[in-house]
Amino acid sequence: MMQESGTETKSNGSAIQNGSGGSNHLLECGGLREGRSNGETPAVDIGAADLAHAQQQQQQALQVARQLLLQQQQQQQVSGLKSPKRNDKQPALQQQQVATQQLAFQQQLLQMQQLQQQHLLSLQRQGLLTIQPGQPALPLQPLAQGMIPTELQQLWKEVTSAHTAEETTGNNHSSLDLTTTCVSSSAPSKTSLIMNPHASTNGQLSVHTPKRESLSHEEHPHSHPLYGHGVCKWPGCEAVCEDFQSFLKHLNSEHALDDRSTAQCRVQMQVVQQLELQLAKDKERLQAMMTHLHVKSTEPKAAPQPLNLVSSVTLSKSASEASPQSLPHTPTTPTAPLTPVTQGPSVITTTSMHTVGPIRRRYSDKYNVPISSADIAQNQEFYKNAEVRPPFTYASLIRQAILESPEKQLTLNEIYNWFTRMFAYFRRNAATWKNAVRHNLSLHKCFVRVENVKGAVWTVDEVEFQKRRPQKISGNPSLIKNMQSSHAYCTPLNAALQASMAENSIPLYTTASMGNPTLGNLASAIREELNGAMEHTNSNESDSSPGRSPMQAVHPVHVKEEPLDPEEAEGPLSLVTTANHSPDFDHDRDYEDEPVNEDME
DNA sequence: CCCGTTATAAACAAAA
DNA sequence: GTTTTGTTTATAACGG
Repeated sequence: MMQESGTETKSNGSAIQNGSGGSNHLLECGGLREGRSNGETPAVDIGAADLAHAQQQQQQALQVARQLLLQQQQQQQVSGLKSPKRNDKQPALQQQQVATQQLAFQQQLLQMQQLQQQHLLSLQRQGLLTIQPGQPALPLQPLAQGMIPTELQQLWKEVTSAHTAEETTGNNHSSLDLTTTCVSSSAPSKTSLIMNPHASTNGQLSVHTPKRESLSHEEHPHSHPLYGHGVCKWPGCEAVCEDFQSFLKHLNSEHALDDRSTAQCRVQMQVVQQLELQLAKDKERLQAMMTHLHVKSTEPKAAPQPLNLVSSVTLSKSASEASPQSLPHTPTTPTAPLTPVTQGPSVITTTSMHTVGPIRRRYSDKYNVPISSADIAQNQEFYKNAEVRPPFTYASLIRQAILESPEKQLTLNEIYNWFTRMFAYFRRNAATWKNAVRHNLSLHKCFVRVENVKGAVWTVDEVEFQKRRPQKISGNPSLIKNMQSSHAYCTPLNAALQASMAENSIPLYTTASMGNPTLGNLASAIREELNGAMEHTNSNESDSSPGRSPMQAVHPVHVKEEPLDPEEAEGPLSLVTTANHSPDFDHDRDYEDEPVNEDME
């Protein structure tokens, strides 16, 4: 059975599967968002208990992830050793051992998945996370996506004010509420904080309810996710707190609900999402390894699209973006050939977690951020391994492919190869994107076909290419807004990001499994995101102080090199978010019934 | 609301 | 006859 399903990649054509797995539905929550328009999510009401629970889960999820990574690493090593020879002849014993280990691993993965899902769910409920169903993924997207820009801020504001009122009443502290939610932990409160779940949900908050909040802390009196080893673990903080009490004090005073905390919280969400993405990737690898060991036998080829087969399908764009939640792939995605793939096993499903795939739809171009070729190159590593939909337009990618070639010219097939080589995302749904590539080549004047001895090659007319790009970024206002605020705290955030990674022991990735491009990419992605946003709104980069941390990479600032230069402004790429992505899905196809069109030209 | 850009789908035609 | 390569047309989603 494992045939991997890979075969079906090609199907794409029609909307076949639609519903596909139901799993996603949970999360997607029905389109949660989309957005802006109605920001109201279905407000579910969640109790504080839920929140606390969710938070705990999040933590657990992280821990589990950590463990998984470690194990995975070990496993990889193991399998790596054997794989070479594996072939048919391999001693059954070895295989069994491996299999056993993998099984255990799978179980863990499952567990983790569940945790993640729950976590996501809770976040969604809280309104902190928006999920978009189909999002494609971008490196950032995932990140961004998760955040809700304006709404979040507003909420906070509301919360704040509300809470003020409450304070009068007596207890609760708002500040923590959100924070907690975001970050995860529950707030300690002896004092009484409460978390109010609702606040987030819609715009209205209902503030608290004392009862439940206590759960978490009470249960774990001194264990606070934000406190450890006598130090405040708030991202970027590290303030020393002698005891838990002082820590609480510190938390309330230094990390109250304000723009900074909001921004940091956002970043933390991104971090979590990113980690989840990574985890998904590794899971995918594991799956491929397993497939290879068990089924294998196919040919060695796997090269280009090895992993995909298995999970790929599911993944589609979203991997990253979707990250955590995204899983939900939109139900819509009819197009995506999802196929049943995911068969049951958890492992596979894992991938599905994030994924989704709706192929179509733009991943939100909405937040387009100008990206230059340099940017593309920068995140190369990332896209090579992550099945994230690159935030670049086809035209930009095609151009990049051609320009990277020595002769500055490529045949169609070479362009295809470049796509698959450089982007994991394009290892699947070939029919779809290849068609898009051809379409772009023909459509845009900037691509010139040159007859050659042995066929034809495509070249780029830079002048033409630059001509068309008026569009510039345009970011989602809300996002931008948020970003702005984040921007101010950029530095600390970076540090936070790093710290977080380290803290979660993700170092694994960096060194071992992932090769670390991840961090860097993430950073740059964020940077770009910020940049784009900033650039758009106001160009005050002043604040962007040169950060300090190693993560500087994240810093916006220079990246934008010549804002004016059209080149850079590539277009829409949405690094960010994608948040939206509405559910549009497919109704498109229905039009067949009657051709009505005239609105367009 | 109109326009321009991009993404998808698809129908076709011409070459391989 | 099938596949690949190119062109085109139609839609839809967005953002300005």
